[in-house]
Amino acid sequence: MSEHGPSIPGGRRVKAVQTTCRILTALRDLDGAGVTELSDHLDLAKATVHSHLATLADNELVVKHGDSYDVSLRFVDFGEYVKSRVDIYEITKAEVERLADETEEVAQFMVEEHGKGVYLHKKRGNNAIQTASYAGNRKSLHCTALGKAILSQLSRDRVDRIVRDEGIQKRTENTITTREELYDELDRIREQQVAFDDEEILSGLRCVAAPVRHPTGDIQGAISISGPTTRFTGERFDEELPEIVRGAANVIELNATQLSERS
Amino acid sequence: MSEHGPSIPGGRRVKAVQTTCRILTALRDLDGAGVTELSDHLDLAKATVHSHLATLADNELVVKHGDSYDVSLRFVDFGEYVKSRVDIYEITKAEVERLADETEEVAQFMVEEHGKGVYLHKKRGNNAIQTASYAGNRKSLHCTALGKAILSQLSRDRVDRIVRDEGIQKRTENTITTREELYDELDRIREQQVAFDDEEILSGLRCVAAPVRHPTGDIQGAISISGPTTRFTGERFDEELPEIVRGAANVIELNATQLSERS
DNA sequence: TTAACTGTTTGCGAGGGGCGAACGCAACTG
DNA sequence: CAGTTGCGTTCGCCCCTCGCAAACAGTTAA
Repeated sequence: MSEHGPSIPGGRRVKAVQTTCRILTALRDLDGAGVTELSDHLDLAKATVHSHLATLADNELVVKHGDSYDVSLRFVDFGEYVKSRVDIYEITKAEVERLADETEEVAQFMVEEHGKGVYLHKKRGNNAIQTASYAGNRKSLHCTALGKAILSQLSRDRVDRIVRDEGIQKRTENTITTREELYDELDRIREQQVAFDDEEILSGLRCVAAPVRHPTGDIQGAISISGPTTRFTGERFDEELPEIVRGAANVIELNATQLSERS
Repeated sequence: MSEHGPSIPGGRRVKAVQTTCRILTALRDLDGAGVTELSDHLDLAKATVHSHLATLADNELVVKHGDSYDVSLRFVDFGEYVKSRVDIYEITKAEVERLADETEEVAQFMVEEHGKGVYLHKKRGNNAIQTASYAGNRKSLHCTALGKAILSQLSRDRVDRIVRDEGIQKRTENTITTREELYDELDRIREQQVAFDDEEILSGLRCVAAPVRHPTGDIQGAISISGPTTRFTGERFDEELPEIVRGAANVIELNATQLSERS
């Protein structure tokens, strides 16, 4: 688990829980590990690691295969629950799939959490390229079209805090790396309701995204289409695709309005 | 090698971790909750709950929305990782999708963990019924075709321990509820390499499953097709579908063999 | 205003978390 | 085949810290 600024300002923490979280991430990083390996890796006593693993195994968050411990499939269970808790989950899923089928490119939906962008859906169309992203994957907000679309709908204070906590790391030659550039870009996105990613996270990859707002005006997430620079050019890149993602965003917003009126 | 016990017999546990796990499950059961609500629900001091939540939020396993706390999308991230760690993940996914498309019914793939069956894939064909299961969902092994297919490939000791730990709960009129019945059924499955579920978990639902073994002989999981009793009758239920699932299981086993030879 | 809710912070005592060391067991190894 | 080395697991113990109760700080309701 990352060690950025605390989401809850002051207060007390539970050290043992912190330790358990470290063990879980290590277990993931090492792709499964034994007690000694973990104890070395995390600089903890073997006995400590062992008692934590035993507790986690009791709670079925960890599985023991012989002498090796692994993160368990219970996380899949929790993951599916968390996804389903997002009220616009089904609608966004349907729209992402529709977009992928229609454009034959990669369509995705992202939400914000803890100052990062989290992919919720991904669907590859028939002609789509391979990308590394997957559901649950986290990316900095400043270097993707989806992330910038989300940032464009947040308050200036909120954006400032995120930039301060997460930084603006350079990914390619085109990545936005200064606050001024970012703020200008966000202003433009807010006006046009479309964000672009012109090889800002990966060379050869372009992307078009539109913010999805809640009936209240709050940002819900963003929907996008990604593809190779070779196919994302001219009028298609400047007008067609923006129109398509804006349309999809609109569909989701309308459905969300109906959802909130029903309750 | 694949001799994993549900829990580690003796040893020490970390109470604070136990508490955190209780909080996480409560957060899920309550679909998000505040400090006081959790403290009442779990019979813990408010301060205790608060410090745990703060720690979990630092580690991004929990999100704070106003005064309410929720399980975070980080679980999706972990869930996807865990799924991808299953080496036959892609092959089984492809086969499940193929089966669903071909039969137009519900196709699923299940693995065993902690003495329970865990769904890994689910695909609904064009004509498929709605079922409550989802990826990560856990079910008792004795009352599903998938579960029985898996049990049929485990040692008698292992089955005994699972039955002892998990019980044989009655779900419908047809559920197997005695050890003798279960053992006889498992013998039959082992011989025919096909398991049936004739309304044993849900009235009106039938299911056909085949075990998927590892090159070494160990059980990897099971693949199935489910549908309504109305469509699962006669020769289709007795011969066609068994042939289809056995074929799919075979495809996976062959691919797994190639995988293990490559490394 | 008061009251009744929240979530958050604090003081403090008892209990347990974490360390080091020992133990039991396999797998090598000379 | 004793000896070594690695592993996971257990044990004893001291000090830390978890968790409780109570006070505190806002917010909403009456």
